[in-house]
Amino acid sequence: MPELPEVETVRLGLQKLIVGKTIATVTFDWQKSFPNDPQLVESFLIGATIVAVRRRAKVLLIDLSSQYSLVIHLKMTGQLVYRGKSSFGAGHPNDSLVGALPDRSTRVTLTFSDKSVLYFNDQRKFGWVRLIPTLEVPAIDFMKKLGPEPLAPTFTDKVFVERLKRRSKTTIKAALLDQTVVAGIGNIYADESLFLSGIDPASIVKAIPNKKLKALHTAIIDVLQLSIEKGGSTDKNYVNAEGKKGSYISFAKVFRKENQPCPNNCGSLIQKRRVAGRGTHTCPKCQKVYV
DNA sequence: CACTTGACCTGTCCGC
DNA sequence: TGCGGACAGGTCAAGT
Repeated sequence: MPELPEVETVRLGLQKLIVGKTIATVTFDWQKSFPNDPQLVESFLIGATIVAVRRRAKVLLIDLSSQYSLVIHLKMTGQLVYRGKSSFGAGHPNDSLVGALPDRSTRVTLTFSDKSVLYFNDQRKFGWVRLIPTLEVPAIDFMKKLGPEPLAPTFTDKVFVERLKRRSKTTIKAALLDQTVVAGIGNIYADESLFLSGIDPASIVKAIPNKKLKALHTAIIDVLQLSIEKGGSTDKNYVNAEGKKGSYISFAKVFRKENQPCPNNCGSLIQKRRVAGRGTHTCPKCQKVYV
């Protein structure tokens, strides 16, 4: 999916576009994309006004005046695209990925009282939109287990190292992808931050020197912040709330750079291999393996 | 408990 | 051109 920077970019867009709007109708064509009790939908979604758009890890939270929230996970291919009543069709051909909506990937459609529309598109149907009382959201199982927000000031290198202890025997790549260690990192930013800190993804956590873990901590924050500034990464499907691509991918050092020269000009080529069951990109020369 | 693998889905790309 | 298999940014459940 969209990882933390992509979800944050969608959040920023939606905050500008939909806060204050009142929901008029909702339709869906795939039950698992919208697994909600119709009674609750009628009582607490229809007629409710959007009061805030928040994010926790890779999860979007749309708070409603009914004291309920729409909790949304985009997983691999989810998109939330807003269309005002005057916007239609594709935007600029260079930065837009979605054309006329709804299309065959549209799973959920929310219509506002001013006739503007929010589409939840999701090619692979892994994502979902759930209606939950706002106060109960932090108590949902997966929310409770989440690790710290990497961009919060409280996420110090000390906290990072402490959190990593729960996955000391696995690879650092698997540990970074584990949302209970740190929330919001996915495959792209795991590879990027490990390259920046010079650690091979197959390194075993407990064998990595403290100094390198501190470098990794810094790299994670830097890379996530830069990506948010660039509007996230568009590899295949990701678009922001206006249906436009992010540009971070063109700043990526190793992700999807197989067989291209290492950006450090060390002379070797970026390699692609499998670590922790995921496609993984590294420079064999600049990243050290600790085992 | 820690860790790994398969499943959930659709679409695209690559090799035969 | 057609077809099978691998793979894709994420997370669970089930297995060892």
